Amino acid sequence: MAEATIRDVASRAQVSVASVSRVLNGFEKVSQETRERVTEAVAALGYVPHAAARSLSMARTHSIGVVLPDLHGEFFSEIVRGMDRVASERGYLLLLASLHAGSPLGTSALRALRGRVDGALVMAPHLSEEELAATLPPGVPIVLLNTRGQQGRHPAISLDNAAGARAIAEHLLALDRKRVVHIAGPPGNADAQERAQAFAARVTEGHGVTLQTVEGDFSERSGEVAVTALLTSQEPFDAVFAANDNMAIGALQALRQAGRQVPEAVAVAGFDDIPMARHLGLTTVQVRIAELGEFGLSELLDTVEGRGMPPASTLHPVELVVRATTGQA
Amino acid sequence: MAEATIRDVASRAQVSVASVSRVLNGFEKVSQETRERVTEAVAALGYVPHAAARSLSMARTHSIGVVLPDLHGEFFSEIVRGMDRVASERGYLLLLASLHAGSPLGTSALRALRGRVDGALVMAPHLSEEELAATLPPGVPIVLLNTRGQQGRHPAISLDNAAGARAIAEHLLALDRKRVVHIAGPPGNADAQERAQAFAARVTEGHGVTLQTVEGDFSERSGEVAVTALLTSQEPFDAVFAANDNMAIGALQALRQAGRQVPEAVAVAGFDDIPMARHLGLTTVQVRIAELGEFGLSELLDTVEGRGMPPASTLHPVELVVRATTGQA
DNA sequence: ACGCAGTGTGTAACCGGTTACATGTCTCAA
DNA sequence: TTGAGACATGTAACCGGTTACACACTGCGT
Repeated sequence: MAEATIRDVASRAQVSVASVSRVLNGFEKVSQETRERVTEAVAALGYVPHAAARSLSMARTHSIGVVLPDLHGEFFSEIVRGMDRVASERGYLLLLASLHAGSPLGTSALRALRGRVDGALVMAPHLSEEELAATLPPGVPIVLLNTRGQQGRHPAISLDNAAGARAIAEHLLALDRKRVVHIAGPPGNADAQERAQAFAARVTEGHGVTLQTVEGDFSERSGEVAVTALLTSQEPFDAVFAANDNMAIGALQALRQAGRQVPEAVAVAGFDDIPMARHLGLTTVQVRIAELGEFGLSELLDTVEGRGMPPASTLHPVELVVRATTGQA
Repeated sequence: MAEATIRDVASRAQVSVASVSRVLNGFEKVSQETRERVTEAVAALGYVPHAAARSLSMARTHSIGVVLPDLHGEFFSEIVRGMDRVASERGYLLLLASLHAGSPLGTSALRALRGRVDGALVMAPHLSEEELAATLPPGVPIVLLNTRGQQGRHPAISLDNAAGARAIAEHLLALDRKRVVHIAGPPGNADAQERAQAFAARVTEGHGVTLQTVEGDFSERSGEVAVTALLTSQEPFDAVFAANDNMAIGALQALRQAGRQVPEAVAVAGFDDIPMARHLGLTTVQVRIAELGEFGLSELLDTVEGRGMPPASTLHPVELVVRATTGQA
């Protein structure tokens, strides 16, 4: 037996489909009698409305597309948790569309969002503006998260990477560190670029301070490798700022293995404040990731529901958190 | 200007909608000329097929519902990562439906999956069989993950909790621990129950071994609280097995604060092998969570695509990982 | 000449809802 | 008695695709 449709319900309740629809959607003008008959039939048949059909005729899906790069770990789960909170509060479901690096399939998958979602939250810090424009489905409201904006084509919400990196720079300068190393993130990544640039700008304002920047890829392993290379190069340094916590943790391991004291010989700082940072006493920049997700989705839903356009661009604040790896042991 | 429809494309290309549809779906019997005209029109209009309309007429959505409890952290991101891998490989999108504890909305949200997904992966270790039956949408293929099965109504894939707990028990017995504590998970949770039960069964086979079980809720905090209470109660113990790593980490903190040596005075073990466990040297049971997600989704897609029913029930293997908190310091 | 098979295309029904509009009934005032 | 107005209900068009079926055209064998 196939699934019951609204017409099955109508014929069992001896009313028209219009009446069934009205009862189901809580429309006022329905007699008590009709309401009861319909309710009974719905229960008896175990009827559940068909979402695709409803979407088609109402042009609303009550789903929001979430487009994310190949994320792992805390960052992913936190941002989704924030979005999920808002989504379930406001009656939406989240449709996940991961953007696997270099997958041509990913692009077409995105366009397939048309007719499936009422809007999309897009986080793609590794895409250029042109790639982005070519990838996004047309006619779907978009909010960009942490992604290069398209000069006002879509509202964008970004982390205040510059402020965070500057705060770390100032902190290290205040500690009187002179030979500073920055382990940067992948070159194509917008967050990584902003952090590196702001950090360099501020740190080189210090008197007699040298800065050396090496490249990583945001993985713990790459942080470890980078520091090991520096150690063997004999190049002296007394502070390391990694573009994210993962790499900072890798750096800590390399230093520990080499017997360098942290923070006495080398101060270490990261970015993100993942839970592990707290356990390891890592100085870092706290990013309220879940809040970023919440805020992004709220803004998007506001525009989807027509409650006015959000401002073109917002910076999400971050906060310096000083812990043992730069403070007292 | 509204979005282009297939009829707009048809009229611009001077062909019928049927031909457009055939071209778009790579149907063979189309003349070269028609194909070109349609391709041109599609490009010119920026046409993208409307997913809801397609779903409705084809009765396929190419989406899979993922129903998860209020998860945070690694467990969530890992399981989703595994599913996502399979999903994008096989051309599906994931629709996330979190089951917030005690939210009546959650239930109705689940039924709303009808017409939106081709099947659902359901993980709800806190629901009873009856609750589950009342919550699931009818007529949608389901695979249960780590959830009390409904005696064969749906295929189920579960962690081999019993094997993991037994392995920990044997390990502790081999270390000659005599006064063992188990910090259990929430009482309504199926995983927690299985772990507690199997652990108790095996550990009490040891000669002259006592077991004390206290209750936690899977949070780090609750592990800390439990151990602190035990310490102040003066009750002696030389081993702690927490039902998950989070609680084990809390336990470690409480022990460290009290100055108890780990593993000399008290051996500590957890369950899950979250990344932090490796960093802290926590002995635990490794669960390949991403694999669980991959496997679950593969099985589900097989049944959705009619490649035969998976076995009614599968146990996902786990593995003991011995580290510093029970081994040599 | 005819029938027949094969090929490409178009027409229209259908998927399962929503909803504008028409219809029917009832009440009450003129 | 009649007509207006309020109200509940039903009919059918519509959302945007897919596809069964009908049709027209071609080239072939007899």
